[in-house]
Amino acid sequence: MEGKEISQAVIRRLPRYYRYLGELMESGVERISSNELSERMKVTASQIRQDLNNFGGFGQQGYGYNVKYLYTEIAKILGIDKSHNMIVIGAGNLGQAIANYANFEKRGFVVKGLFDINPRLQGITVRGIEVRGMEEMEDFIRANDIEIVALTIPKNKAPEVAERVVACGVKAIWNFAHTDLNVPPDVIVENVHLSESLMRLSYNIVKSKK
Amino acid sequence: MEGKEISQAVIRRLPRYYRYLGELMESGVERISSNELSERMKVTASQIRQDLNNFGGFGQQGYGYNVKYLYTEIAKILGIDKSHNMIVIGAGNLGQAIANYANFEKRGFVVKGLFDINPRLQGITVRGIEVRGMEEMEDFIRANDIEIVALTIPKNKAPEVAERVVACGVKAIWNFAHTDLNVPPDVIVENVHLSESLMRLSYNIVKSKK
DNA sequence: TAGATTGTTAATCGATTAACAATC
DNA sequence: TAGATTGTTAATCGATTAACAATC
Repeated sequence: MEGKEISQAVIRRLPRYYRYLGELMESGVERISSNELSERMKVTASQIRQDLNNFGGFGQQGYGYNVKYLYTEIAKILGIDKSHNMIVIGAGNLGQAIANYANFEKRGFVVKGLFDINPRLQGITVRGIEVRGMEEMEDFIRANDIEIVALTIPKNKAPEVAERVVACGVKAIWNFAHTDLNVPPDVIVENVHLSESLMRLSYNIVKSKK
Repeated sequence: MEGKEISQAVIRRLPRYYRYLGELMESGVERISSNELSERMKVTASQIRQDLNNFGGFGQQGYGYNVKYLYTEIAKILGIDKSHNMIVIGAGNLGQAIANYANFEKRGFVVKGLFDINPRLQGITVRGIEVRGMEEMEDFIRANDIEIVALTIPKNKAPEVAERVVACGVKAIWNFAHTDLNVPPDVIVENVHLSESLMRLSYNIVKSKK
């Protein structure tokens, strides 16, 4: 099933390394030391080296890391060297925003379909993707090799829809509903709870005033 | 300035406690033990008690916690017992989605204004909020006692706009741009990096296939 | 070769869990 | 009072940082 377990703390940092390396590439930097990267990213050089060495030795003593090589390797680790088919359920503003992110497609996330229960939204087109009714969902998932389902629907509908997509064999849910989903252990849920994020911000505001 | 420092790990969990307590209240539960809550939330009872005791003793031996009381107290800790004025910069789908969340207003986050550089969006109305041009931003922030600025704009514009709002005295930024913002130490930035979230999902998909 | 910087082991720090005395 | 469950201290676990030998 897997090798040695990598902590989620490390995983959480990987996309950020990836982003910085991408920016370095764009500005034409060819190599970088853990020390210089640590200054830019405001983390310790030790942490960078430890994190990367979870996946293998990407650097070279006396030289540092080759930016382009490391960028490519992290992409592989993150699985973004391959494309992932996705649908978005809930075609409200948030659903449309996600379907819209050209960015995602650049990184290999391809939004194949958009679904909504609201008949008034059905038929409209977002980035060339037609909004479909919920009754078409199961067939569409099977026919289009859908790997990821983004849920941008109200929390009360989310558990039921999650169950439906899981029953269809989907193993990854990107959950924007303000609720936790109960799924079998082999199904991955990545939560984006915007209201929780805002509350953390609020906490830090109040704290700073004290 | 502040009392003993509370770790961000604890802060990250507080909104989730709050959500569960809200649901318990809705289903008419009056009291709950750390043990029962731990089963529902799938965390240890020890962690719940430790977390809460960072802020004071909210429970009672032999009884547990009063749901409504604890809910209210956590609201106070999170600073959501008071209202916070907010503007959203970037009136694209994501910006509109955030302005739309009736939810936020219920929790005391009041979207007072919506701004965009695109003249075609200026004048349209989202939830009764007119989209304004960027040149009006500074005056609006000062006139409306704005505490939080949500940035739903492309990453290349974000640093410049962040600087402008900070220069206006704003101390809290809810950043959706795919970049880190450099702000003075007294300014709080809460990042929502959707693409990073999606990459973590992708990593976990790839890992589970191994 | 000498200098630089990694990969990796060891030390430290912090967070989580366990245990239990206090007490409602 | 007896039972339940907290608040809190102590033990464990894991993550971060420091140090340095290996090596390019």
